[in-house]
Amino acid sequence: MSAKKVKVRFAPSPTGDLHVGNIRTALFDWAYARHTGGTFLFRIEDTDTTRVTDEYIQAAIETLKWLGLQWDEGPEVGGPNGPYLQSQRLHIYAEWAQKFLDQKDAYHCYCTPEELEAVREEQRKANVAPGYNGHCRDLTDAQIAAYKAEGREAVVRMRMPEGTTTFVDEIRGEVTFDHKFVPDFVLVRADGSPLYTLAVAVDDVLMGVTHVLRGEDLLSSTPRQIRVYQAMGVAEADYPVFAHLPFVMGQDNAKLSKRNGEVSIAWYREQGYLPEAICNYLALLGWSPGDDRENITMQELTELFTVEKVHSSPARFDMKKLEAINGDKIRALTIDEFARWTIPFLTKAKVISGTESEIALVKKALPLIQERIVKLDEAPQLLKFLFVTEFTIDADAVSKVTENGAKEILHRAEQDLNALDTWTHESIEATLRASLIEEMGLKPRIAFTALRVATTGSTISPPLFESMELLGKSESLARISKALSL
RNA sequence: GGCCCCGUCGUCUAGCGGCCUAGGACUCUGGCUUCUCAAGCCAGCUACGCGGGUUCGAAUCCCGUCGGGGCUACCA
Repeated sequence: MSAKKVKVRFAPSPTGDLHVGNIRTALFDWAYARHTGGTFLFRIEDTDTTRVTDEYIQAAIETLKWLGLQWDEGPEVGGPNGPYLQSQRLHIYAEWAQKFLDQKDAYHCYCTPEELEAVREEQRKANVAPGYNGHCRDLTDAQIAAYKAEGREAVVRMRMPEGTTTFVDEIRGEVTFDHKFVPDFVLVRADGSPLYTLAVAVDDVLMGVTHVLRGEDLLSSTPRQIRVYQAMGVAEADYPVFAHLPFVMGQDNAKLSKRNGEVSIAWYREQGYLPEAICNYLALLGWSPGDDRENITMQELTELFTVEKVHSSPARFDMKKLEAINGDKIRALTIDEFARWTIPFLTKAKVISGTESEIALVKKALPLIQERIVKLDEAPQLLKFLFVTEFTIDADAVSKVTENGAKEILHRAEQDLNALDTWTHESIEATLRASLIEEMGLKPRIAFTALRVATTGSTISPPLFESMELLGKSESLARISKALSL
């Protein structure tokens, strides 16, 4: 296996928006492929047509792109092993199923869902391992004819021989399953469509996948997958390497779900999380570089990522830490990058319409908020005072410009600022400190709060003097004047 | 119930028999700084699930136990 070029696949079944757990898996798949200089293959497992929709498939593709997890083989980019949508590969699975039937590795099963359910019920009551009881394993021709005459539809079931399956999971070590607990499983539905167990195994072999890194929920399906490899005639040395990733769990209780914590990546995107922050945070869930490093770039991740460093125990998702990392990533952006990320949020919030002059002003203001926001969607609230045409003061802040001597402060500020020739934050600050703090003897906190509210409309704003500079002299004075009239 | 996986601060983790009176990060608390909010800096709180072994010595190895999770579909 060491000689073979690594090929890792991410193969989600888009029955909904990709969630945090899916993405973490995709990230590890991608990182491992990049780390080894191998191929990252993206495949859509849409064999369950009742649950997978085209929209979700499209959304999955978009999400991966947005995160920067570029694939080498898969939808849109193609590749030598396509198509990469299982729904377009149905004939392949049908051929293999037929081959298994011919080889007697598989057989037709005529049991109805009701009959199977009844069997399981019995087994539960009897406290024995539930599973298919092998009823149709060795049907005679006469029995088959009789079932057909009844009009029964058959599924194709794989025969599990007695014995055990042992494989080495790169994360968990050697794992053994006794076939007593791996009953004969269905490969093809009565309507002729393949099941996951058949499709994954066939595709992984045909597509030359060397490493299967996936969620640990699939751990116990591995013996079935291996059984299909055997039926396909694949040599044991050519089985892919398995590594089952631990779960990502929800904030409070167990499983990540819509109920607790938002799981859809689309939601994080709307909130203003950077893809790099999401990837950085997710990389730390179930993996660590081994030292104290926590702020990791995508580049570093590909350099450092190894399966050996992946944990076997599940991790809980912590929004607070994600926010902290997002804040770090925002602060690390250049102003142009920051602007590129932020402008869509400002236009969406209708703070700006996107004109050149607006964007020029945004770029001047961005340094003021870069270290005070954690998510991009906080930007509109902090910057809107620079763009509003009808300026108003927040209702809960009005008292700051009307009470406790605010009038005198504003009056004095208006007077002195009006006399100012050069309008820079340095000159504004010097003037205001001289008059309000030194001469009037006010506490900076008191004096500047009144001005802050008068000019920005809020008790929370970017730094005052810089804000006034960007606002301009006439607008600043107009707002002070307006506040004085309240 | 059965099979399988997992178990270090509240959370993510470092640790792979002595460097551990258990380190880092997030959160939280207090302080410094300060024009608000942040950022930054300093300090503090809190953990090896439990019980047995093995060993001169265990968070690290073994057994048991308890707890959590997954699977047990004509889902993936």
